[in-house]
Amino acid sequence: MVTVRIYDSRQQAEVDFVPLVEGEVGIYVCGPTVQSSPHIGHLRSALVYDLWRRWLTYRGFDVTLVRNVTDIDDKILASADGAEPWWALAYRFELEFTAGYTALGILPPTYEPRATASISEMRDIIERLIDAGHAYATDGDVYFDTASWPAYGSLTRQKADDMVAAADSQSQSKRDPRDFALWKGHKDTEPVDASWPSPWGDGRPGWHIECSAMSRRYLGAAFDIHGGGLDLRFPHHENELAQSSAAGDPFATYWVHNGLVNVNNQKMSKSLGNSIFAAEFLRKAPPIVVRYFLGAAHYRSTIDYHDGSLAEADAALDRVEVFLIRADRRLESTRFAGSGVEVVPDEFAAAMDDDLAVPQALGVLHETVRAGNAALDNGDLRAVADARGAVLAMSEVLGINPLSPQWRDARESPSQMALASLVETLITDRNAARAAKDFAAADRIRDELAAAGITVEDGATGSHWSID
RNA sequence: GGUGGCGUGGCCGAGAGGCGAGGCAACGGCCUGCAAAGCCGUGUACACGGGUUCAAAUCCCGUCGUCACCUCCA
Repeated sequence: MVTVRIYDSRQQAEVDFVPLVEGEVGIYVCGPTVQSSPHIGHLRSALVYDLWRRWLTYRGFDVTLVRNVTDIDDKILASADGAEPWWALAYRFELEFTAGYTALGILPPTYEPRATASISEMRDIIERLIDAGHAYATDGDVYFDTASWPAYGSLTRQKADDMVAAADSQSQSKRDPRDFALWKGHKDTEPVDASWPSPWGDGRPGWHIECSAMSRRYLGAAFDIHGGGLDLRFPHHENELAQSSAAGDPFATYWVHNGLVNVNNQKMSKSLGNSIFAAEFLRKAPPIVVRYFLGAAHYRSTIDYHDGSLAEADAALDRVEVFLIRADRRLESTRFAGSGVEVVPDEFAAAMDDDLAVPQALGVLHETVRAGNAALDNGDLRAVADARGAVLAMSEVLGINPLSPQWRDARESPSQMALASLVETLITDRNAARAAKDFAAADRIRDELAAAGITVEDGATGSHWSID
């Protein structure tokens, strides 16, 4: 059995991944609060766990991936107006997130629970915390008593005394500024349907308790990996860890935090107005290019987006695609057609096993493409077939196989068929001119096609064309 | 004030004591009617100053710069 290494944020070290149950992995990832449209940072986060999931699955683990939807929250209530209820607003944005994930080929999680569907599980944990003396109810709210939990701050290695006190003063009933809300009593200004009954009065859950409850419900009191964006480490994950531990749950074995996406070296934020939204980004480049760009850097590093990032990703990916097309064309109707074992090279696997070292894995992918191209030039068809199989296997695991049906555009639409017919007629004419050494005529046809955005290439297997 | 990152060639981006990962761009060559694609080749890169070592981008000390988190955040 291979050993997968994983960087655990809590230990601040890369360690051997040892699942709680042999052959199985439970991953809980904090999904978005559906209060506004998804930006590229949200896409990256989901993509990171999609890659973990694909790799662990490739390694033979039975992976259960849970990514929640926070569909009740202060901001959602604040954004909703009379015309659109809070729950309609939340669902509207949830659909946008789903559309973004789907476009990038991010596989649906095993479960995608909404917070509002697990209220009773949240109440259960709160009750256990109160019984254990780690939470207290006051004026309809319930708070976690951070002073009662000495380990508070251990995830991010912060000492209580060094923490800057919370600026918000709206919760005067808290015993300590560091205490956080587990349950928020209903306010008259809030819609009645954003309120659930509880032993402490009607109200709604605090943000942190939602994840403790949903992870427990879908993965159990103990599970393997807890993931989320780096910005969630504190307070969100610190609070989750404190409340679940204090309630007696072992909780996550490993904590994984993905890096953020910056734009021109700055964090995306509403106040700066520099957020790049998913829908806008997906209009700039094909989804597979976006996926390559967001997935190419190591998952823990910050990605900086700047002009040219997508063009670079596009060019790199194009190399892979061109090789696969050339290989298929060359192997067609030879005994190597469709052959070549689709297994990833050992070097690729070693990189992926090492805390998902995608950049190194991509190095192997590109090396294989180069070797495959060289084999094409030399006419070594067996080597071509092997490289083809390896490239397909690697790109499939990473979700960036350019020939995968999921990326297929409207290539077979009637207008595309008509275009193909016209272009092929012109190419036939051009080749006739070339055969007659009438290069002026041949070049004129090529120039006309180029002006229309069509590139013609003459190769050993004939002339081929593509749209830029 | 506390906590944690980062600083690598024109650009992106790995590596973590000893052959210059990989991609993009550039230049030369091969191939081509000419191209394109592809292949081959071309780089004296590791913020700065010390130190350890036979050997440091990598370890240690210091300095500078930069980013994030410290109760809205993927």
